[in-house]
Amino acid sequence: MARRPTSLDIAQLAGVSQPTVSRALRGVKTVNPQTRARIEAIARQLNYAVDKNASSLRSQATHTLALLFFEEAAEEDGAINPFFLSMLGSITRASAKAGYDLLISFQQLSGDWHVDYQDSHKADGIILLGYGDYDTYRVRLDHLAEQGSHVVRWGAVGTGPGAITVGSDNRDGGAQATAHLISQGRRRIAFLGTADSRYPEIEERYRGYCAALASAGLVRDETLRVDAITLEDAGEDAIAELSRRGAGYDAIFAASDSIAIGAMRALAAAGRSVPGDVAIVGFDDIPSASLTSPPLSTVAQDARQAGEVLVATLLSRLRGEAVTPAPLATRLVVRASSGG
Amino acid sequence: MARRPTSLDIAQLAGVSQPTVSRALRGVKTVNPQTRARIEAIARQLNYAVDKNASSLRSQATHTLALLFFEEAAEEDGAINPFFLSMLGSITRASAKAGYDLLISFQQLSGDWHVDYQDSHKADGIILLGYGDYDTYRVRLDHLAEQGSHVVRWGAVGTGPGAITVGSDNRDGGAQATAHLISQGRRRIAFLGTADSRYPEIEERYRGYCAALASAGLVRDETLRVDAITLEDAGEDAIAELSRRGAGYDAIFAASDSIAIGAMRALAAAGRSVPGDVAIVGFDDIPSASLTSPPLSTVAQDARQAGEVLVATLLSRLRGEAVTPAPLATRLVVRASSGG
DNA sequence: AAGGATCGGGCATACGTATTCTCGATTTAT
DNA sequence: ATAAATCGAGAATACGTATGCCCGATCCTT
Repeated sequence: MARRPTSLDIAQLAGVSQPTVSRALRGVKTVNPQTRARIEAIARQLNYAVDKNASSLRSQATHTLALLFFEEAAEEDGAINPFFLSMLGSITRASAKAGYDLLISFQQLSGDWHVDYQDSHKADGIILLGYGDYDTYRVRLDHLAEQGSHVVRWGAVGTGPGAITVGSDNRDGGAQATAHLISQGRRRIAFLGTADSRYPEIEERYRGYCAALASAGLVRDETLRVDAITLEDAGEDAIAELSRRGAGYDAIFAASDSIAIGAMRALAAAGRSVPGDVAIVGFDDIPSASLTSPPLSTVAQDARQAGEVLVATLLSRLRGEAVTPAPLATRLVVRASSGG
Repeated sequence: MARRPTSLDIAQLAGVSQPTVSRALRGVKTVNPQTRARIEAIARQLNYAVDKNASSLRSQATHTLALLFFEEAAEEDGAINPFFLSMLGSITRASAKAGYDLLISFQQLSGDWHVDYQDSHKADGIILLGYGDYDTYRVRLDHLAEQGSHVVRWGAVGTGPGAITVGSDNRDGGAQATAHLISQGRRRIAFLGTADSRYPEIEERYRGYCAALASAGLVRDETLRVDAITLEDAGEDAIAELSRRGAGYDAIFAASDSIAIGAMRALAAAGRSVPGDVAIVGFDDIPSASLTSPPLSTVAQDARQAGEVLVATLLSRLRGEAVTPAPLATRLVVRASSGG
């Protein structure tokens, strides 16, 4: 038998018709148990595997999900955001557990990913991962959500079409981090991130920061807020910007661990001690966070749970259920960088 | 137009037959340029996308590669090996650039991945990533290689079926690391890894270590070789084992950065300074390596190039070419952990 | 001017499975 | 014992594209 066996081959060997083989192997209950057993035995013996393409073509369902990482056009070689990377494992496993294959790709925000994956029947649903300029694709997302399209993204819950967004409780996380720094006796807490509405999750963390300051009776100082976006370099730049402004500060809440790591590097270079002169807390709890010196305190997002919820939400939508997942809880992880 | 448009719809609008649409869109040269232009215009306007399943079914080629991470059965939740993760980006991009989709999955060594992906026509070729007990699947790999099967793996070049293996020059890397430690004046250099033939790449690094010792005229001490496999815990255990043996050492060459990081943690806990008391060099140059304190010297493997060569090699095999890629060069990255 | 190339494109069909319809053979109900 | 319900499975077909075969028309060549 040189050729790959087909369901027809099995049918002939079993003395039944091809449709019966198809029904038997898929567990349709109108098949006589004995017949099914015979067919299954032959299939196993022949190492038969259902042809994915034929099956998908006929049933119009691919049993495949697409995981798309969005990246700013620039970083050609770029390291993928470590936090998203840590979701990869759980997304992969959750998909597999549900019987779905996972297609993975990096995309430009401008690309035609929807046509590319959904319309070409490569995947039944799409998971979007990636910070980035939200405004540029908000319109399309809204549109997709309206059509009940099979898309789920990681982002800021509550902004835009909620039904398709899964995310952490960023505001609470920002509040926890800031409250912690305050409890350590810090009063001049800088925020390294952005309040730009194009990055809603960061904006939420900033809101949490403001809320914590307010409930501690502290006055917010706008000169302590510095724009910084996701990359380590941004953290270094932010420290430079702060000293350019001549703003005094005794703590930093960074909107991501990457920013925090960059900031720590710049602080070290400037001869300022952590946490002695400056206490610092990050966000994400990427693997590297525990390796810095001193180890970085941070607001942990549960990457495993995140991946599972993303997949579960998408599968619900595929079944036509209209679930709206709740924001995921964050957890403050206190290490040495925040003093204490 | 509620329905997704098909090539037949386009054919009718363009006043041609369906096969002509197929040929036009695929760039077959027997189509009149004007006809092609007309068809392409209509296709674009209708947002037409070729149905992947129908296309694959008919042509018996999926234009998809499968990337399989092998893991020891245990680590259910486990973090993926950071070095493999860093290959992910370049593999993804290289596939995309060649017009291939990428399917990703985690597998048990025992699984029936070959049937699952190749025989079911999910993918045209398979990339295998993962250290692990090589012996358990060597037989199957040999078999696949003989059949000219479309599989490429990352591993130790030169062991087993060479045609399907891409890897670094592990021996040279091991020699570089060891020679560097010797040049720093160290004489009692421990090797944390394994010389077990089931892990050929580690074995090669050990061979390089031995070679460097020999050419420096140093006597190898078997009590300085400790088994340790890939995980940080293994690094900690290895340090404990060394002190249990009462073996004196002033340097460590660890077979991976993860092991090295674990070892550094254990050394710190034991109050031994790095690099003062013990110089240490790792292998891989994972992102965390530059963040440890002191920063970890290591033998860098070029993850980007690795991914590109893997994909290129696999595509060559798909075209029926019998290429045998050369081992990839490694590069010693000297940081603070090795003294100097 | 006629015969052979060349070009462009239509016809028919294959890829392998899933689904709808139908029907004979049993079994159950009356 | 006969009509009605149930069960198991076959026949036919659809899914949307790609490809082998073939043919009409235009173009050279001599």
